[in-house]
Amino acid sequence: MAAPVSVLHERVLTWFDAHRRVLPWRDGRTDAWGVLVSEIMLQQTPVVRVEPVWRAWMERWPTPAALAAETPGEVVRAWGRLGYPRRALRLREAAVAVVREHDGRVPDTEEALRGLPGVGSYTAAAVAAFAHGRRTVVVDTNVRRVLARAVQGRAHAAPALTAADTRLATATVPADVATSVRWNVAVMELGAVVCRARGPRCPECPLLDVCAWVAAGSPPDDGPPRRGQAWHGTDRQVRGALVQVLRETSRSVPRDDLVGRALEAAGLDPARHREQADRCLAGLVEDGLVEPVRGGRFRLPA
DNA sequence: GAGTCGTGGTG
DNA sequence: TCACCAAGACT
Repeated sequence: MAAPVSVLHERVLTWFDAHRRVLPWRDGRTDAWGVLVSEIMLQQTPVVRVEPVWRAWMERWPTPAALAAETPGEVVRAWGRLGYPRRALRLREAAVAVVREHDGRVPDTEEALRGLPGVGSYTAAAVAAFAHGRRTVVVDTNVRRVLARAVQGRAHAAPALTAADTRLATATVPADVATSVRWNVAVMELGAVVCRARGPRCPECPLLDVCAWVAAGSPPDDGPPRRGQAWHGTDRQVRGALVQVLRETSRSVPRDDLVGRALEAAGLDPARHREQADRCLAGLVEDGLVEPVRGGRFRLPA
């Protein structure tokens, strides 16, 4: 790599001390439960949308035991429009597991954390580091992008996490425990605020003069075209619309009303998408996001 | 490993 | 405008 790792550390850590955002789950008073909740909510969802929901969530369910005692439906409703509502179900299941298997306390090892529903390699490393001060290798999309640019000289990281990404990230984590924790949060922050996917703010970057991508003239992406996520008319749109209808009422809804209102909200032709909507509804029931009740009606699960 | 799973902001 | 993207996990 172009610059010694120690230079990366010094530059990024100094930058972080001066430019870190103030976030409620990082205020030093938030316990491991609050950190876990934030990490689950932040999976594929921007900070600005998570913040208000996290605050309300922590006020309502300040402990794993509190959430574990709640119904799935209420949890999905409180999840609001953060997206991927199965995360809400898994967070509740994780709370149940914490109560039953960990004496109500969020585990402090990556292995135990990984055993919780909805907690993968990233979230386990993040919670172990940020909530428990452990030395872990945190590899999220921000870390991968910063390293791809600064070290590898590429415009973008690979579409998905690769073994090479993990190897590179591992090699850059400081040996000292306390420093490793700061590095992990700092490099993520740099990726989120400065080394952004679109419109990177290179003039503000502490790595500007050591960045391999900048040194190469900031070449555009050389890889295959990045395929966007289709949306209009997809199952995801229909599923989202179905759940949203149920989120807005505390009562059960007849199938025809539910499907009709969802397709209308989605701007989809009822005749053309009826079959798809029925299939999506069955999938939602399968996933535990929707509960059928007598009389061909549906509601969020009690 | 490739697909699937929400939602809304934005360059 | 509209394709792209956001602190991924799971199958």
